[in-house]
Amino acid sequence: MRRKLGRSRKAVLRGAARISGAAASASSSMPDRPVVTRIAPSPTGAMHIGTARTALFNWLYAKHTGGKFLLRIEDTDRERSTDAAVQVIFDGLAWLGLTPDEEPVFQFARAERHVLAAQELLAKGNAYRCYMTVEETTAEREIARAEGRAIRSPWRDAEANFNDRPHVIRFKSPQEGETVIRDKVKGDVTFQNKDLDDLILLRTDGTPTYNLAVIVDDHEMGITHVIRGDDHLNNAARQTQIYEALGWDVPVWAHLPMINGPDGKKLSKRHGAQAVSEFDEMGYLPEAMRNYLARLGWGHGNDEIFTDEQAASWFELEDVVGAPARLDWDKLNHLNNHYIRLAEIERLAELVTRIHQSRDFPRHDGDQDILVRTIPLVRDGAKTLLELADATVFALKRRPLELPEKIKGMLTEETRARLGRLREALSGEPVWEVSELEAALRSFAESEGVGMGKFGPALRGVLSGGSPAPDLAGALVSLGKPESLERLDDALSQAA
RNA sequence: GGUCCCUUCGUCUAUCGGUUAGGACGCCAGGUUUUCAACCUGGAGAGAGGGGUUCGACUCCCCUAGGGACUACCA
Repeated sequence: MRRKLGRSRKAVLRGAARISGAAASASSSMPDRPVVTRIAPSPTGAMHIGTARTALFNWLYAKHTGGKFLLRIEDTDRERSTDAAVQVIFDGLAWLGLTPDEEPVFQFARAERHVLAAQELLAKGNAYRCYMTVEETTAEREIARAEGRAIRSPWRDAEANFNDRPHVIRFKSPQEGETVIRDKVKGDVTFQNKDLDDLILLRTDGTPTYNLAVIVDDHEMGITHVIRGDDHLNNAARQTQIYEALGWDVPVWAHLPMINGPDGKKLSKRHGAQAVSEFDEMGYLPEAMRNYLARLGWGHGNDEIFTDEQAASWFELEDVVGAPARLDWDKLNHLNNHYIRLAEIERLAELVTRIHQSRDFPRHDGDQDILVRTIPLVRDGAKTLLELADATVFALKRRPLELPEKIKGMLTEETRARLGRLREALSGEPVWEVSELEAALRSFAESEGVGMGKFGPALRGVLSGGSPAPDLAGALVSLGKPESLERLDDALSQAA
């Protein structure tokens, strides 16, 4: 049955939380105990940005409630799981600053536990051996689809046990009635039990499937709140039935909508980035990512920029938006620029140095000092660390600079003479700081009886060699007095 | 096909039945200016459509349309 949840959903959900009276707003069969959340990625490649946001929300909620945030690696797919991909997950979380509160759990290592649970279900009559071959299953699936119903196994009520014949173990799901999942984001979602098929718990080779493994692991890890992508919303119903068959408490559900590309389509490579490592490479700061991702699908009134502490103190699952969101590069850039302005200069200098190194930009002694002097003067315009790095290139260059034709063209006789007089004026400048130099440049222009436009562009070109540079006084400060005067001398001594 | 989810400015969102429907990013105009940004001021810009319920609906209910997920011996 289709049900539309308007924005009053929040009111409804909050009301429920109030009634239950639990501080952590638990309102399910979970007994009151400290909140434990988790992120459970499968190590099969890059770490998707959607996974990062799911991790963020889990982390925020754990912080909000004073609970724990755990990590479980879902590596039961032996074909696709790799150690490298596990490392990618560790690195991604570390970069984002979302540190799990305990050592990671590896799902594959727990296969025995999963099998035990399946056997328990079998013993209780809540599961059965199904001897359908893959071909038979495929055929049944086609028929079921054509008839618009869930697939059924003829072995469901056969109670057969031919131990020597290959078979899977399927869950014997209830056929009557309905299963409702009380979701913190989506509201109550009702499924008719007849629409739910008997999912496979143990494969023919005896290994557990995902749907069994998550339940057992979440239960044994003490997970109280399952906060994950809404691509699992349908699974939640069948998982709920298994929890109940096992006699375990059903966790609080919160199914998060997806993050799409700017065009509303599934995020893919052509949108610019998918993996968290790519955002790192493109020069985004982790704190900017956290703020941006938090704001994507969650809101707290009109607050746009906030600290992790604020986000954690405000974060309620009820405030998560139910609709999918689109990635907006402009807004991300804006936030990144904001956090670049807030960052420690030394940290930015290090990050910029790393970028220069990765681009094989020649390195020299004293670069660190130059960066520390330059970054404060150019950071305001930088949307990414890559742009910040670009903005420091002019200061890091070594003399004599090679001047582009365009700049050489500016050096007319008149301008050269004027720059010569400027050089003398500057050399007598006792205080080499922005405000003093601005005043000096202004009074020089006045003494020349011209506007800054008459020599500003040429001066900039001579100082920067054609690379982007900050305002003139800033450029002079970045370079320092000796270097500034020498670059001027270089240019003026070149043949006209 | 079946089940389920989603739908407020271009985008992210606020609005717990009564608001001139608010903010942010972006956009446009103006200002500042030695470049590019940044910055300042102002502006345009939204309840998918149709029915109900109600004194009153963006908000509750139903239908339609359009997006999406799931429908694996993947996770």
